[in-house]
Amino acid sequence: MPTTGRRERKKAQTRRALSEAALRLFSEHGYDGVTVAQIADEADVSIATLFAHVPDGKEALIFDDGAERRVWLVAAVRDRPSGQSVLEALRRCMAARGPFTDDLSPELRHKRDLIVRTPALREYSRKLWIAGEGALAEAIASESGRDPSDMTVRALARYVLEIPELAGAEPDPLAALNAIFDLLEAGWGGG
Amino acid sequence: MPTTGRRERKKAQTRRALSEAALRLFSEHGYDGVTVAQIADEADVSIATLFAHVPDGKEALIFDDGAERRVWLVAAVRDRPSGQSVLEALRRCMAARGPFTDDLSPELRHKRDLIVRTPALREYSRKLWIAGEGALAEAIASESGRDPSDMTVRALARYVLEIPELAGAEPDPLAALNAIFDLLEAGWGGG
DNA sequence: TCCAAAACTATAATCGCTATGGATTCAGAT
DNA sequence: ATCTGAATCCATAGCGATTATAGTTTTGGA
Repeated sequence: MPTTGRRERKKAQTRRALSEAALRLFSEHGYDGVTVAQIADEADVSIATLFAHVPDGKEALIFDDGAERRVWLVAAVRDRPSGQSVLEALRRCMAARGPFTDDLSPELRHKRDLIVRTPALREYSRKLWIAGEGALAEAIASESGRDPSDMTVRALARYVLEIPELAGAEPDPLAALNAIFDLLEAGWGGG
Repeated sequence: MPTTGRRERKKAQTRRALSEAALRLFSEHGYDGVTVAQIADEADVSIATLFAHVPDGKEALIFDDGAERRVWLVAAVRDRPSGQSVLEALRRCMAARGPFTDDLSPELRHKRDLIVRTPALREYSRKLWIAGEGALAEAIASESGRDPSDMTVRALARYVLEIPELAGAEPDPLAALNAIFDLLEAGWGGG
């Protein structure tokens, strides 16, 4: 039974305290206006403990490990309705999640804005998405009868995973997302 | 007369001494095995001077400011032979330069390998490419009668500029580059 | 020749992050 | 209930990149 010890509960609790302290302080003073020492203080742990919980460093404090995103994407591709194209499945999946839907709690909206307007956080968010490139490429390859090392497949996966960073800062992110998927589907053309 | 003082000559000389010292030491001990203090010593300047010459930090030491790249790309798009498509012009431009051509001096080849195998340097190289996104988007928009803020144009510019990082590490970079340009031109399709 | 800008310097400080070594707490076996 | 090993936590010290400060030297031009 993996998830039922007091130990794991406390661990998750500390991790959440760190996340919340970081988000609160970042929102109040800006990302660069907060030191990891302040965050550790606010969460009432030592700096060493902070880094034990968040080995990827300061930027990772307000993110999870990105495993969920990877699972969604691969599942969206593999379990899509029959007859639906891979790109269509990915388009719907991304449109529903991430920075593209508008029915978010005010806190999440606020967090998204913080990420979009803070370069270090934007870059780390991109890194998390791109960490799923291999998995997504495998899923796409498997569904389209190509080799996962096929550069076309890898490039498509990469380009899809870059969409959040590319479209996230637009005035109408959803319209931007659709424009980019249209481009990936039909290409730029010979003009 | 912009470029003819002893001052500017000495400045360029110091900058090159830093570049060469950094490249030599990185090659010998690896990027993480070298401190900026060692590089400053090797170039016989103080640490403060090093950062005065290279405000972007350690990774920027072995790169120029990327202005050249931007000029090539924009020129390639704007001055292309009549009848040639924008993407074809970009394909040829990138294939001829950067990590894609094979007639390089051994030093440049060695430098390229160092960059490809060092994450921090790879990321900074990408950053330099992407810094040209705005300029490239404007050129593409101008040549295709679209608006420079059109998301399709911006996405295309971004995707083209990501090709070096995406294809640079492949066994056959040139083939990879062509595969990606084919994808951008024709799209993935509805399959 | 003289002056202001530019380049350089040493020094000290900040900040993110890691290493060490020891104390505490927990899970599971006896 | 107790023992034991692992996990967690902590204080401390330290490293490396980067910035700030303040003073010195060099250079270009009036």
